Amino acid sequence: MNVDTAPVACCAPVAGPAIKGEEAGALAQVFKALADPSRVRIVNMLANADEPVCVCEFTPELGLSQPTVSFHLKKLLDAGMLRREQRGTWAYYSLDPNALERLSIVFDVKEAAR
Amino acid sequence: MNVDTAPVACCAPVAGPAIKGEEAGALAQVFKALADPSRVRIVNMLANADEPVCVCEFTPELGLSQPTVSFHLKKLLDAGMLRREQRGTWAYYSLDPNALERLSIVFDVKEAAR
DNA sequence: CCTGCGCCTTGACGAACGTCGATATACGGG
DNA sequence: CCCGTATATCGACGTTCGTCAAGGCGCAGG
Repeated sequence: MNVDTAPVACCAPVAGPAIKGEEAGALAQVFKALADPSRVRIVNMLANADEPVCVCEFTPELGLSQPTVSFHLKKLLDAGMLRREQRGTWAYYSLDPNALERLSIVFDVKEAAR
Repeated sequence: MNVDTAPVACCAPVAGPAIKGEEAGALAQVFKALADPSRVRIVNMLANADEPVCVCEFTPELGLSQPTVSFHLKKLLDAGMLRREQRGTWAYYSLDPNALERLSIVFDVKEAAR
């Protein structure tokens, strides 16, 4: 665990202050919501649709059981990527328009722009 | 498993052709590479640095053992997010500039632009 | 040539994930 | 009021992931 052994020149400090302390965990959870083929397909289906999509549409398309689809939708909903809308008996899901913008802060240096 | 029971009006077919058959798996693997706080911090450190960073810089910053850091770097490297450069004894990593662009195709309707 | 250091790989273990079947809750129709 | 349907939740199983300790390869210095 003693890793600070750098007697010779190796690398200069990049930026230093390590601004992403605990924010990395919250951001990783958003990426974790997309780390599944079924959930990627859900997000892509919603990106191509200009109207909210109900659950009964995902089930045959993904080839999964209904509880599993609900599980994936909840994962994406808790991550803040989806919006849920109840129309009578059916539940309609749509994509959050700010989802992509929230993820791109990892690649750019805009962590102060939050 | 008989899920095609939709006698009443529920939802119209969204787009239909389901263009994301197996591409969703490859794309999910890229997101899976980012689904970890340590790897998010690695990518963010590389995004803020304008020069490649060597492994000995990540180890004290992340507070992880050196094998674990190598494990995370390999994950990001296999996903195509990082570039590796060997300078003598030390290994330097840098961020692939096309990484973000590759991920945004999920949210937009540009799957035909591949 | 031998020694020391940096990095990668392997093996192993606990934790979390994805999937399904069964069950619970809420809504609409007869 | 009762029943069928649509969705969400719970319990359980097998698989994958993150982490470290131990070992292997390659490069620089004496």
